[in-house]
Amino acid sequence: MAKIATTVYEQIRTAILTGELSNSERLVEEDLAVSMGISRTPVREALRRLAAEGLVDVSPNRGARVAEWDVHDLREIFDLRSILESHACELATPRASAAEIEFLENVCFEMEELAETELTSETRLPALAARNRIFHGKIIEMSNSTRLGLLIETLIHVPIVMQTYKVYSPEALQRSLHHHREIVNAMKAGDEVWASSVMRAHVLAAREEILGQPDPE
Amino acid sequence: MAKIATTVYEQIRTAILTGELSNSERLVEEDLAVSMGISRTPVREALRRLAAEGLVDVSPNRGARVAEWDVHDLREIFDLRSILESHACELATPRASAAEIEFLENVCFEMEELAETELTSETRLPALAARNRIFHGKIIEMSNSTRLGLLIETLIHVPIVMQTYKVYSPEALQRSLHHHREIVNAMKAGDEVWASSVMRAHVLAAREEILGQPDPE
DNA sequence: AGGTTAAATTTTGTATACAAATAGAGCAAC
DNA sequence: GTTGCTCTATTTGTATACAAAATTTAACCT
Repeated sequence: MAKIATTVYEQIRTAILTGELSNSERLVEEDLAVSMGISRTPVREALRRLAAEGLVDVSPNRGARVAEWDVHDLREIFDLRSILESHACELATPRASAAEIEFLENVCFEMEELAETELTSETRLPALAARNRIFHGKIIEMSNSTRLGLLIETLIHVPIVMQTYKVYSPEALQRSLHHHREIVNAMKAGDEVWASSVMRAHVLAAREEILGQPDPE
Repeated sequence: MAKIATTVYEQIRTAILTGELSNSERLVEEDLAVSMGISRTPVREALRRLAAEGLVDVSPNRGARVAEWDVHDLREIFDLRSILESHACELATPRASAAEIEFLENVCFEMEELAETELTSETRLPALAARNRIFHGKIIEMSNSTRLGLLIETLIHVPIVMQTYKVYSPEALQRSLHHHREIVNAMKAGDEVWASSVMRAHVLAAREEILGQPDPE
């Protein structure tokens, strides 16, 4: 496979996201530099950028480590996503064009088709996850708020690290797809309260499905 | 005045926030470096960090500029703040201790006292602004969500740049203080829906006061 | 043996040097 | 006058060298 040109930032990032660099592992600039055949300078820059995104923790004069998250962090993140994506629905609904609604309906249809294929398919889960990202990303884009998009983006990384894309139960998958349909229907009807409420419930349902019920502190 | 040790990041940051570096001005690494008597390396690092925070725009191989915002950006930012701070109220209310409520009540009282002092006082406005930051910051802290705090923090910079702390009309100031009281009362009563609703209205009212009504696109 | 101090090593922070890319000036052709 | 080109100057991107800080190791004393 021809080596595609990627930035050092992307390389370290995917190394973290794939778990190649394990949790709270120390990231020594020199080591990373020699392993990638470059100098410390761009490595250092990439680490600081990853720190700004929250994927890496750096302490002055003491270097960088892969950031660490627990279930509590993930609950927090899904909570914020539910708030922000719900708001995206609210903003997107009055702006939605017929073409955009149709696009979302198509994504819904594709996901429903995929859900009906046999469970053993290796490619089914990533295909569903990809459509899911497209669905949510499209609504954020339709909200026409660049900053809202940026905020949500920074929240997305961490769940990916945690291998969140585990198998939904068939019932949960059906429920999730139904939420999608309902969101589109609400937007089509111009009912932003409906759309945003379902989106809120949708993200929180995903949280419960993935993380289970909260511990009573 | 003894020169306090500040990081290069802080120096550039305050230079932007005070308007010393004007809007969309080009930030040449070498120039900044010599003007601060240091080398390009830490300047570069500070610029990238500021870029991650949204105070600076960088394009590859083309350098950095002070970021630029228009009224639309500011509307977006206040909109997101209203959503996130309202959510902070929701989270904070069931967790609020008696001591924390009392602290907020004290801040309210101080602001009310300040509002009654004569209008000509030069120190009144910054004192009010400081108390306001404490009030909002305390509630965010009480929400016990570090990520929520971080998201809000990144949204705060820009309004500061725009010299947002202009004079409120006396009526708007009274209304604002009344909102604060009502938020604390709602939290005291354990009514998170009330508290978060008033917070939402409070931030959006500040937006209208500062930016005026939206242009009909 | 336990704990404290002092070298030695490792690692980060900063400076400088050079390579690559971009922007701009000047000139030529139309 | 305008468009397009080339060459130059400026500026960014990366490598390397050195200084400062932190961590580890070793020695030492009680």
